[in-house]
Amino acid sequence: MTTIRQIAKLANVSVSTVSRVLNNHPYVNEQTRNDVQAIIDQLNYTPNSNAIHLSKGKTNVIGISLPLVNNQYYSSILEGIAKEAAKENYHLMVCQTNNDKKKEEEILQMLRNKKMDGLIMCSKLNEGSSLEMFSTYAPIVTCEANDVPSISSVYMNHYETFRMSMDYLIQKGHTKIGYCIGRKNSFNSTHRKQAYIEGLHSIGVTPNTNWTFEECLTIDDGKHVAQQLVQLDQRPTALVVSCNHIAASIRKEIERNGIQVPEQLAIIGCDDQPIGDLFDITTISSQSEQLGKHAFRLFFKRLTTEQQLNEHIEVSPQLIERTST
Amino acid sequence: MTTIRQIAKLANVSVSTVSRVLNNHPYVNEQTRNDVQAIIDQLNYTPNSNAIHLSKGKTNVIGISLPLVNNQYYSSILEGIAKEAAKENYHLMVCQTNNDKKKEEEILQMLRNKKMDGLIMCSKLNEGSSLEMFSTYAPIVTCEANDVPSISSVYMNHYETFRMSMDYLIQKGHTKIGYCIGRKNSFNSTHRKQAYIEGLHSIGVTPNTNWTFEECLTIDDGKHVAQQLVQLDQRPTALVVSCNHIAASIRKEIERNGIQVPEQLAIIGCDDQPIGDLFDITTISSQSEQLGKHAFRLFFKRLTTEQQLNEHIEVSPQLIERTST
DNA sequence: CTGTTAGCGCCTTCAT
DNA sequence: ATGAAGGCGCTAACAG
Repeated sequence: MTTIRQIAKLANVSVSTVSRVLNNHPYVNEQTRNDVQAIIDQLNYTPNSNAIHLSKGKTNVIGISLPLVNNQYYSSILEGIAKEAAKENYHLMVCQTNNDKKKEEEILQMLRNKKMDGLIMCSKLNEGSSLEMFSTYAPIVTCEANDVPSISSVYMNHYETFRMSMDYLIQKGHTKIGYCIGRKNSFNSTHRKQAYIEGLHSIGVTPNTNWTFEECLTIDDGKHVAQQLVQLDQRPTALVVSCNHIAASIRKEIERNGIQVPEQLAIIGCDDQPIGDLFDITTISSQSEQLGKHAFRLFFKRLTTEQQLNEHIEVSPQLIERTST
Repeated sequence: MTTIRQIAKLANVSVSTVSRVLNNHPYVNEQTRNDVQAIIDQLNYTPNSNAIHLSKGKTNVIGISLPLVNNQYYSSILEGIAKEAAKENYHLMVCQTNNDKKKEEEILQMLRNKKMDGLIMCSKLNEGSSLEMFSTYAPIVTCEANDVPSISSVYMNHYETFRMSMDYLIQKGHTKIGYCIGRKNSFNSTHRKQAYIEGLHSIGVTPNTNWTFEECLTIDDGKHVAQQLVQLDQRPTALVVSCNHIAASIRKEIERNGIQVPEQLAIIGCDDQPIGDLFDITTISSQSEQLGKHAFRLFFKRLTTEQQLNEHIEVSPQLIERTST
């Protein structure tokens, strides 16, 4: 590996001069600059990033933590981050947590290790106090609402999203409404459930626990929900579903059982997966790519601004009506 | 930031001793090891990764280049890589090329910069000679077949996959067969077209250019294909489609136009996107997650083995029959 | 078993 | 405009 030192020797200058031309610093004689550059080209020299990282205390790497990468929601966020990061010449270190809290903590540790200049958390498992502590090493941005004022966030208001769905269904005349969500006790699920309950409350209806489904993560889970619905004596007339792929799966299986959508069961999704389009699922889009874009901008601003101000950006949901309601 | 040197001073030992306990090296007195560890814990010390990287000439980072991250095929590969990488404590640097050759070359450069210990290319745009040159800096593995014997690869034989589809349709009695692929002149597309032509040739049929569609990448593209098919005087009776999301889109739009699947048009997909399941698309699964897993194993083996042997693994396609044929 | 020392490759202040 | 020299923080011979 050719080093800056060898270049210097061959060009009959000091390493600092070489470093200067490498970094386009001013105060270098035009002639020497050309000479040095010639040798650099001739030797096909490339700087060693690790040395630069160590010396500068900066890596131009942004970490991204997420449960799993093979998931439309998270890869949309990733896409948004990637687009913005490319503009600033930042590289992406993608880290899967598999929803394992310990694993997430390991990722947070990488902030202290200087493996990355900051971290965007697409979901989070550790408590706020812990994040706050790690954020003293490098900026953290969450793509979920967080209860730590000192950590920037960009988020969908999932209460709002679910509430919007509920109000939309209610306005369409539904009173027998069920829901279907993912992780039972996550931050978002809690808010969604609250929106569900308060939505029903607004028309004086008590929730029916036969119509609520939790831990629905996969297409198969959706299928099972549909099968359970089919067996019910008393079915809901509408279902609010957190994810479109689940909604699609439910629609498919329920129709296969001869139940009409939306006549006998209206289904509304709450995200922006393209599968919602193919299955004609009415949905409250959450524009996840936007989430990623904003998240990177927040990180970058934080990094380049003197002030340590934190921001919390709420992305607005958007109703997209299709034939499932 | 606390350094190894400070620890050494406080523990009244040399930096090497500290380094030894840090790295669990043998030949350290139990007592001193405990003493040093105590100080490490007390100061809540974490090593600086960049210093380690520089010193060792190794980063424990594997680069991954792909056109875009928000795509089922590529995120499945990514998932496979992630799973294997986690086992060996390797981190993922995910780099989007956006199908830009220059961008891909920048990523290859990172191999020289020592930003990563190797690169898995999920698709490739640069020619083999170029890859070969970069592979002298660090191991490269492609997730496509490549014509460079010195670079390991793991791949689906896309000729075989398409040929399998053709033979399946032919055996079902079809002779009027069309196809629908992505990038017109990519490595894979070339082989797919060849399989198509040779498949037809085997039953003495000449291809009809009205039935071939190229540059189909998005769901919208699939919709357009369906619309064009509807307008045709003479329609094919079967369609081989490279991707399930396109196949799904075609099925949806063509059925919306009153054309029966599979009676009037049989559709077969050629990958393993889950959307194929939801739309009941018969498909030749390519098991992309397996691709990623093997790719990482190949990289890792290459890195840890003395011999510089390269391997080429062909992953076998698998027919999954559903209702679209 | 432990310490000394010379790197790893580059950046950056301080002189000149 | 240029050079000398001291880091950045850690590893790994080599010498005891």
